[in-house]
Amino acid sequence: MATGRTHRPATRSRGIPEATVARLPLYLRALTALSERSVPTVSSEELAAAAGVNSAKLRKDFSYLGSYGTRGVGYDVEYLVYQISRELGLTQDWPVVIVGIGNLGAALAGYGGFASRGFRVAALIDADPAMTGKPVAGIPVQHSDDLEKIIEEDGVSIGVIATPAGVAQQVCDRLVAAGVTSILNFAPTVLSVPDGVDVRKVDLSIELQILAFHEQRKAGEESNAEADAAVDAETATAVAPPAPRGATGGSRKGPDGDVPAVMPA
Amino acid sequence: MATGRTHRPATRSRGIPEATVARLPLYLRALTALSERSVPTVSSEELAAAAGVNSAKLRKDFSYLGSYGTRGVGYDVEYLVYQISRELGLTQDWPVVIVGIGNLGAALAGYGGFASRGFRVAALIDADPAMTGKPVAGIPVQHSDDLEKIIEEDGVSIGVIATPAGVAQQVCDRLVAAGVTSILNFAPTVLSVPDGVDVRKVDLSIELQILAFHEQRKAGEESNAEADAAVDAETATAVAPPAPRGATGGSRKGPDGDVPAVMPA
DNA sequence: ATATGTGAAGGGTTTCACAGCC
DNA sequence: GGCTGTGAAACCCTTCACATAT
Repeated sequence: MATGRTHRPATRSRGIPEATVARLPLYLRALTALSERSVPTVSSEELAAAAGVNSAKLRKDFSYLGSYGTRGVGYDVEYLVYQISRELGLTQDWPVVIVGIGNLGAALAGYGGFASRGFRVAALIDADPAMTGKPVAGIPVQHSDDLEKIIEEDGVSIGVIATPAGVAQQVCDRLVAAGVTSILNFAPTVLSVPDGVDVRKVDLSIELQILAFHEQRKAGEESNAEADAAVDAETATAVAPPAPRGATGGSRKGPDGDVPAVMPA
Repeated sequence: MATGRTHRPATRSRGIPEATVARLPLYLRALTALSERSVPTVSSEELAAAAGVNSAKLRKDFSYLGSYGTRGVGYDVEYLVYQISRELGLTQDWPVVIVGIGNLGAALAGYGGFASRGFRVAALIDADPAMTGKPVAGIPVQHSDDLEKIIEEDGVSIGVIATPAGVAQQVCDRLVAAGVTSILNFAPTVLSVPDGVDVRKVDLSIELQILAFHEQRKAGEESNAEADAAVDAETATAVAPPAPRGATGGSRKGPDGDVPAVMPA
């Protein structure tokens, strides 16, 4: 609710489908593991198993990058590692700033996966003056007053927001104004950014809620096949079902079963 | 690499498309904010803007749940909050265990979004005896020896893995054996689980790599339209391009441009 | 003999555009 | 007049199955 405009223009970049891009890091990780074990070549079948996808999908994914395999043999591990790294832009290393050094920010700062593959934590930034100068994961925290200066001096184009939701948008605005064009957002807010800025969102509670949805379905099916509102009749805590505005009574409400019997005042 | 079998059977549950399920939490969050501001009704247009999606998509999503809107008026906020909560299974509250109480685990334990909406942190579990008994976010850490007991006693069906990658699979196996059927995995590993167990994965470095991909494309386009390998010619650090196995020379390698000039020994 | 690379088929998701209802 | 609910079109992604190359 600040800069306006929408987010994530579904870039489609050059030819490579977004779904494929999202899997390249998976392949890269599996390949790196093979590389460390000095495995020279790998088939689509083996690599797919290691990455947790099916082999046809993997081959199609690789076909967007070019013909990097050898028929009858498979893929050369080192060569593929290099090609995928290059495609993902990991042959250069990206300076990243992390804003908001609470537990989550500290976890991110210390996360090995950052430093190891193409990313370098250029700065940790926090608004709390008590944090300033304190080293976290070996890097001294800087005060958010200096945010713009840090970003410009280090040429940072990727920012990670790990602040409370309340300040995420304004942090985002400052990052963008200072030149950041990619943002990884851990705050549970929808960020609005200008066109040309990418936002990816990691939301812990959303993931859990999706799990809860499936979990509920499992629970419903194992006892009796159709028992939708049964669960909240049993544990009659939490949310009470409010009536719809003009509840005139006639219209279909809900796919099966109507509004539960318990009603608010 | 323990239990075998694949993961995530793409459940499709009952009628509601997976893509819709994944957005319900977004809508719920936006609706909750409106509810707190005592906004009585909202149009698909407004709500879509708040959730960061387009309005046609939102209406189609809601149509899978039933006809909960009023034509010419919009949606009743309270009523929708209830319906979506129920659909997601958040009218009951789910006990969750978090395994691995490092910085990330601690961040998760203290994350407000857990407690507030349908989830309750039933236990924090860590393998380090030095952690046992220490309160994190007000909850005493328990030792992983008691993992099975904790899960069975509290009837926990959702587990969060925030351990190092090396032990994630064995933690997963123990969780599943003890009765957990949904897992949120923060460790950078592909978990294998039996059918019927859902795994969702949150991977920080993957998200960053996807951003890097798009970032690289932006950088390439702003100066000259076609300059793919230009970036790593400039910063000639990191990965050197290995030659493909049987480099016989004739075949097409890569969509445009060939292997960069710099070669290893 | 074996495993890649890819048209074609199939399924899912998004968007359009408008009928239907308030 | 305004906004929802939804068939139909368009698009994207996955899977199949086999021609193709080593």
